[in-house]
Amino acid sequence: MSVRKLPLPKAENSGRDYGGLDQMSGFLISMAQAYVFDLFHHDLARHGLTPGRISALIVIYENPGIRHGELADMLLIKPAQMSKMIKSFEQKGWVERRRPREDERVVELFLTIAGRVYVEKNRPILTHNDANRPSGLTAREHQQLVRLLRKYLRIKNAGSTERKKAG
Amino acid sequence: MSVRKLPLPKAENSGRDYGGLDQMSGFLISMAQAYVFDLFHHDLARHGLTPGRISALIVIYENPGIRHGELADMLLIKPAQMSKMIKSFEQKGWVERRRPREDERVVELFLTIAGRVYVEKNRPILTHNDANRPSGLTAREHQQLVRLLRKYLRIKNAGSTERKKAG
DNA sequence: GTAAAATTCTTTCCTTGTAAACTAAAAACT
DNA sequence: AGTTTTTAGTTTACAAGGAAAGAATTTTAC
Repeated sequence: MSVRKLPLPKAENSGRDYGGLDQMSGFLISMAQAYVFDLFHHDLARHGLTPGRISALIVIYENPGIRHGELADMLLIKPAQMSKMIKSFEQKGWVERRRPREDERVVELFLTIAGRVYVEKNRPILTHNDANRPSGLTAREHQQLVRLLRKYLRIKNAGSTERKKAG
Repeated sequence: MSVRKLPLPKAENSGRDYGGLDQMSGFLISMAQAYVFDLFHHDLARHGLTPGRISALIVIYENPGIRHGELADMLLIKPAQMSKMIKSFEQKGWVERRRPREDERVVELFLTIAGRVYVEKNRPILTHNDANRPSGLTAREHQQLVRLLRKYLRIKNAGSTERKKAG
């Protein structure tokens, strides 16, 4: 039951002037992120779920054995923050670290059974929140936005998996 | 001299799989924000300049007398954070608070001379950073992205000011 | 006119996130 | 081989941001 009392982004407000900020992609991206984050939290904070954490778990789920640094790079999270996050995942019993013998600097990450169960339970919540987030866009424009952001970030079509929504 | 050692977003990395995250607008927006923020900081942190702070100052510049809460709403910043930011602006001597007599709960914000000078000096840096940020998009696609984000956020065309870049 | 409710901003406490220094291991150099 | 350099991750110390409670003022309800 997604209680949703948060208003839509009320950016335009009251005849106030953004003074050109509203033509800068960086500013708009920040605003969009703040909006997405607020809404996610408003709906899902009580699950103890945050976008960053569930995203990291999903990527480990999909890429067992991924290295600490690879994961940080993929999610644009700093190594320091990644360390803390992984530590908390270990304490929750969701993630296991392994130091491969051939290079003991490296940390490889794996989900435990409990971790996989957690992801399978919560991934749909993330998907649902994303798919049902109100915005000023039509479905078609939303698809276009996704395409542009992927290109902006140079995310390749992964060659591999066409993944269906877990709704 | 924009030293720029930060790599482009290296999202695709190494045959790893985002597991569907890379089709979610919320995830992509977060990633884009992290990228923009990193780059801004990499180029401009030494100026003591952050996107949030200069944005707030620009909006006060353009809207003298704007209320504390209005500003927070426009920038999707929480009032608590706004209070702290304004306090630091006051200490820098850039912003003045006024409590109008007709409603003494309200705080109206004005830039001092020093504040206006600071904005005039630094706004071009922000503009330049935004305009020259590398991305995977063509100029045309970039414009399209801006248009979609504005619509996403329901930012109206302000009716009023067509503003030229301060480059 | 007084009490309750709402509004606006601030303060306090806590979580998240960053940078810089640090540890450990592997690679490169001589 | 032994020393330096690089790489990978962690720790620490700090800054940014949010939620919740608090303070001051205005509005609403009786």
